[in-house]
Amino acid sequence: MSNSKLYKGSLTTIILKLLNEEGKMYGYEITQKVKQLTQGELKITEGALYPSLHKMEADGLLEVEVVKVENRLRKYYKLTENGTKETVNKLEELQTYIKTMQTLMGKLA
Amino acid sequence: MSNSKLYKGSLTTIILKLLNEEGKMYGYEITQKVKQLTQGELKITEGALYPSLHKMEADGLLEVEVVKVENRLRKYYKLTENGTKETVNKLEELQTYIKTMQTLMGKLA
DNA sequence: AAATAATACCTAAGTTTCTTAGGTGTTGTG
DNA sequence: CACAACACCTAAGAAACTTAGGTATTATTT
Repeated sequence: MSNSKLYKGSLTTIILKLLNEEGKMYGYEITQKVKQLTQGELKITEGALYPSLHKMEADGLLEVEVVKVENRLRKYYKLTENGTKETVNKLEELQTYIKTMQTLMGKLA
Repeated sequence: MSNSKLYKGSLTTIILKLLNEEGKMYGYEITQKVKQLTQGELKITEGALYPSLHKMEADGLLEVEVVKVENRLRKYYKLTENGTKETVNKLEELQTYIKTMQTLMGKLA
């Protein structure tokens, strides 16, 4: 228990932002990177991650390159052109949401 | 369209915070208050609100008082003791979430 | 040497929490 | 008199998670 729940809707934003910065990443790497960056505060479960990646690929936001490293498969994802555009949108959306919530919480403080 | 989507999970927090500040409110009043406080940025739909209120009541966070005003029903909700405790938890959870997301977004800026 | 953890992928069932799209009835406004 | 505003409601569907598995390889621990 205890790992603070993902606010539904934010996983896509996290993936987009990470790929935007890192260029390309594979699934497992994303889970580790998020854990590391947030000091364990946020844990992306694989059950959430993989279906998300597949959907984002189907939506044309990501493209895949399969690579074999030490007899292990890795599916590297990177942003498509549309994916890059969507990254901007999602980041704006998140900032707006945070500002709105802080307004709501603050105005009543 | 256009009203920025509620990040799933935050409606309960909003309701708790409002009731914590205002003492008691009825459903319709909550939708109007949120619209006003956020300058129309956030619109709580009744389809989301009423089921939430009912669930929170069933969970023992809220209690109801039905009042007839000008031949119209109003169901005033207020926090129970557990509701007040849960308000603290939810607010902390939100602050943590915001901080975590800003860390994630910022560290990669 | 065997068991376990870590790496790396995956899916299916269930839950929660919204959105969408209605419905009822009263009161105020153009 | 129609329509908006007030005030409540529900049901069906979608979205996005959690939980709980599964496969297979490699590294570590006992």
